[in-house]
Amino acid sequence: MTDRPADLDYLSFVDYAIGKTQAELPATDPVAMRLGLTLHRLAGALVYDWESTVHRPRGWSWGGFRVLFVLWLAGPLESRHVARLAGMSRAAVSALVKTLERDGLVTRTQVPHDRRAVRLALTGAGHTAVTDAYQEHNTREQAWAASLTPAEQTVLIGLLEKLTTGPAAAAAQRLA
Amino acid sequence: MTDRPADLDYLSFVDYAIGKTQAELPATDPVAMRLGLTLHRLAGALVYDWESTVHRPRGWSWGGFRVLFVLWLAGPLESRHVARLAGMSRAAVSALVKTLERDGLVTRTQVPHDRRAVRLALTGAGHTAVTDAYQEHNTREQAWAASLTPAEQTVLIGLLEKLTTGPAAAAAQRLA
DNA sequence: CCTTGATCGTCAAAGGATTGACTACTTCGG
DNA sequence: CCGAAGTAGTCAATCCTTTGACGATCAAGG
Repeated sequence: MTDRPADLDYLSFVDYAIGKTQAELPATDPVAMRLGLTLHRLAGALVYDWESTVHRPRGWSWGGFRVLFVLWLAGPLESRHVARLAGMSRAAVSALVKTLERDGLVTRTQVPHDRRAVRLALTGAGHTAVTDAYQEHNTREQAWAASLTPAEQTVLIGLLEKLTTGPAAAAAQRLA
Repeated sequence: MTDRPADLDYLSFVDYAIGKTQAELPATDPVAMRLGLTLHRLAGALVYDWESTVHRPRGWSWGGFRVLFVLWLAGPLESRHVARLAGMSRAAVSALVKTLERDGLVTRTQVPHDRRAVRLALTGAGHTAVTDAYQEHNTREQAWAASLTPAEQTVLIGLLEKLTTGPAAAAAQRLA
């Protein structure tokens, strides 16, 4: 409590917040609180970095890149599968693909046995563009990961996956 | 590569994606890739859970809660400090506070020695509401954290903070 | 004093994303 | 074969958030 609130930056705010919450709400779990705050903060920083250094300069939104990324790796797919794998709504895919198709990166074709469905696929230009973009994206990922030793990276991934596959994750009916 | 892409769920997609990327772009670091994908996915699930179970039912957006949360813990603050600590733009704070003030949760008063600045503070009702909301919010955080042992939780927090304070984070000029 | 530059909060414009409705189509049961 | 229920993609409405511009205000140097 030595800092005046106005002087806090985000990191010292976490410590300050946990201390104050403990005093006011003793029933809270300070470790879970720190976990939630830190995880959320870090993920926000990551996406901001990716988007501002890699994707915005190419004229893509973060969502647009995710559609291209899914199509790049999981091949031609129906729209609903892209939505599921990219973690967004079907409506969002529909809107994003409108732009990506206009820019010549994605094609929309009919599916043989279901006239409702639309098959989305990368064009040659789309494949080239997303390959190039992901290379730079992964360079940024490597820059972040370099703060940890290889052993630490492995441990971190294991713990994150444990959370992702745990009961709380299963209970949360999610989109993304 | 045994799965057909259409049958993938998000988790198996990560494995599939890493394998395919290795084949196509050998220069990528698969560990950094897995770290980025898993971290992003988990954070999205967390926020979605918080927002859908705790905050939306109270009529608050995720951003609105973050403003209340900062004011709750860091006391009365000028608008720009709220923006910095909550990780959003000054314009976003301005817009969110308009609603929060209308709902009687936040007050806006003048600052003595700077007629440009506005001091934001919780009302009694705001204090009660955010205290109640955070209690439930922390219950959700505890549910997630319960997938890990206490020792694992400590290790995870340490690794996340190491990433957050590392050079890559410092280089990324961020908002949130 | 006053001018130059920076800062504060707000507004307008733009883009993104969600939900819910709607049409078209498929599937399944009787 | 037919009708009911479910599913695919799209559209409209709404909300949130960012960027950039603006008027008002403060601070510092000459």
